[in-house]
Amino acid sequence: MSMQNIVAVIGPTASGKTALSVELAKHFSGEIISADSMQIYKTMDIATAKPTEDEKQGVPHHLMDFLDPCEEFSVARFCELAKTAITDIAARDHLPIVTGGTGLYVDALLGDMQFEEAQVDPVLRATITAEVEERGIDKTLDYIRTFDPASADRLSIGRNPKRLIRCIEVYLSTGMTQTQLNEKQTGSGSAYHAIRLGLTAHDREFLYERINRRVDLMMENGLLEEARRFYQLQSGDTASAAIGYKELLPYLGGELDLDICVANLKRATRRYAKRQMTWFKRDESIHWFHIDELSFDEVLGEATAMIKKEFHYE
RNA sequence: GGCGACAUAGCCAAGCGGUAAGGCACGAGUCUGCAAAACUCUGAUUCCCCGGUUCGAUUCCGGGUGUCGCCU
Repeated sequence: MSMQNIVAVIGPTASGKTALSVELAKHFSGEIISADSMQIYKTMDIATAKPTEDEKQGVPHHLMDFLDPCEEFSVARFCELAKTAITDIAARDHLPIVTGGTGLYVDALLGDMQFEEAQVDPVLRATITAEVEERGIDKTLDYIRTFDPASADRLSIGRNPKRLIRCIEVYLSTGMTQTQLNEKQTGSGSAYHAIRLGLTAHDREFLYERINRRVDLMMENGLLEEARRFYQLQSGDTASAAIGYKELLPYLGGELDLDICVANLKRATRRYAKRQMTWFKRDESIHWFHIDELSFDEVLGEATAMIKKEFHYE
């Protein structure tokens, strides 16, 4: 049997992924699967730039707006749910369109990374975290070296505490080293025939201006109220990482002026966009469209033609 | 007009006679179960300009220019 066709629309925040994917969905009777680590959460609407019902234009959206902010989420969970959604969409004879800015999610799904083993155990993770904090990076690296020298070498470059913790966690919970596990998990290539459409701008300032404007718009649309509500609920670690609330918190607490908080929020968003671009840059299979050089209709036209050709649609 | 203070990287800023700390921003990058997260790397042949003292000046002296404050 042939591989499942999939379109992926990726790129930094505020590049217009939502609008493009909705139009493509209308054209190819597609359904959208959001690959966004924050739009999964209910009530986090304005901050995550979640599309409104109007903007969705009746196109089904999956993996969006379904989880309570107090619940944790992860790449593994995403892949599991996304694969199911793809199967369902294909059964309806519709085209799955994966849209989102969370690079790890997109790559894990399309690259078919396997996540069956090495479940996260919160208690174990907490214990290891405490230990790493106490021992410090160097001693932790020495410890890792005793069972997985290859990982110790790899991790000694970035010295990223989270990675060290995960490396120990994998070993303690599975008995396998992360090196062994990664070899095993590296997907068999891919189960999908995917075409990757990327949106970005040649001129970075162009994108940054869009981001600044969008943040202003979010403020006009009630982001402050949403932030206030967010902090009245209890939310999990995953949801708390969202850009949009934590930057406004100092104002809500009376510690900073609002305009300073808004400026910080814009900066945080611009940095996020930059990190996204860094992530996607290394993927040479992405077909890029520059939104500062093409109109929306031109992008849509080219993307449509590309999909027809690639998937041999009439 | 008088008096005083200050002039160091895009911004904040230390040094005050021995060959330019640090922070922020920007930029570059890493990424296999919190990824909108976490983490790594990177900048001054030169300290406002001109002259002087000195083996040696960002540091001391004189002059200029600019900014700020106070006074009239």
